[in-house]
Amino acid sequence: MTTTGRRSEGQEFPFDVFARACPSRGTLEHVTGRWGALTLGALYEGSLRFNELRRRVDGVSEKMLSQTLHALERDGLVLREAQPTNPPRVDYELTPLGREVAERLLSLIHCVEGSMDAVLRARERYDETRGAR
Amino acid sequence: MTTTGRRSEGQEFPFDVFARACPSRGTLEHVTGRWGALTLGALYEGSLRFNELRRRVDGVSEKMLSQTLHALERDGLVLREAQPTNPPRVDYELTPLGREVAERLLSLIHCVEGSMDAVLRARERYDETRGAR
DNA sequence: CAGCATCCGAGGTGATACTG
DNA sequence: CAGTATCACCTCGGATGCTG
Repeated sequence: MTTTGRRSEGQEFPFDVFARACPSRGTLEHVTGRWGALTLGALYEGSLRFNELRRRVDGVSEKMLSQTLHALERDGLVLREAQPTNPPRVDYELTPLGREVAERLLSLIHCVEGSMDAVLRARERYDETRGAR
Repeated sequence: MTTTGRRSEGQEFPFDVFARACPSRGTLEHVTGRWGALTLGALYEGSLRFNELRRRVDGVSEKMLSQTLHALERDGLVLREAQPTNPPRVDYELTPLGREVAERLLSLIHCVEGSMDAVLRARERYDETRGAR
């Protein structure tokens, strides 16, 4: 009865990220990308200016932050508010949609952070047994 | 009172993904990477063999799937079970830790899939106003 | 079926310099 | 401050061919 057969039960979405051509893949990549995830996570706690964000997301370059913010803004996840003052002041904040996404993202991030002890141990075990090869 | 000041309230982790050198960044990238996310999502519904996985994660190449699985296995998120039959049969399944991560990942994926209508509309608006430039 | 080795091109990424 | 522009690198990732 399911036309796609992608999930065990009910709950069908018109978009399927498992399908190669689905536009949701692109958005998922913006959201989960190296800098996208951290940017959304940082903005969850409140709006930030460009350079504040840059400091918070340790290691990001101007270029990549700019690029990341553009993609997220275009997807409707981040709102850009420029005040025509001098010096210029631009605030970035999450849209309601962005908050929903960021919430789930942070849940994932915290889960990973909280699991790192186990992950590190798993790596040691893995490298021990197979690393010698 | 917070030593790091990274979160508004309580709940401190020894690992901070916002710090450039934190090992959790690497794992987060394995998990959220283009193929990592889809692989974990696919395995959430049950163990799969290599080529089943390959079909499920539409568009992934052998090389990338293999590479992705190795990274996830090393991080202790995926379990690889090879049966010494002929032809060989290898099953991949999530570890308990992998399930926790995948659960959150799927929540995020579903959130994105369910938001795509809004995202697509946001893009149109964005391109309309700024695209002409 | 389940992979690994190799090659090769596109594009992601960072450093630097410059603008309003 | 808040970016854009340019360049050079170098990794990601696909295609191909081969093994057990």
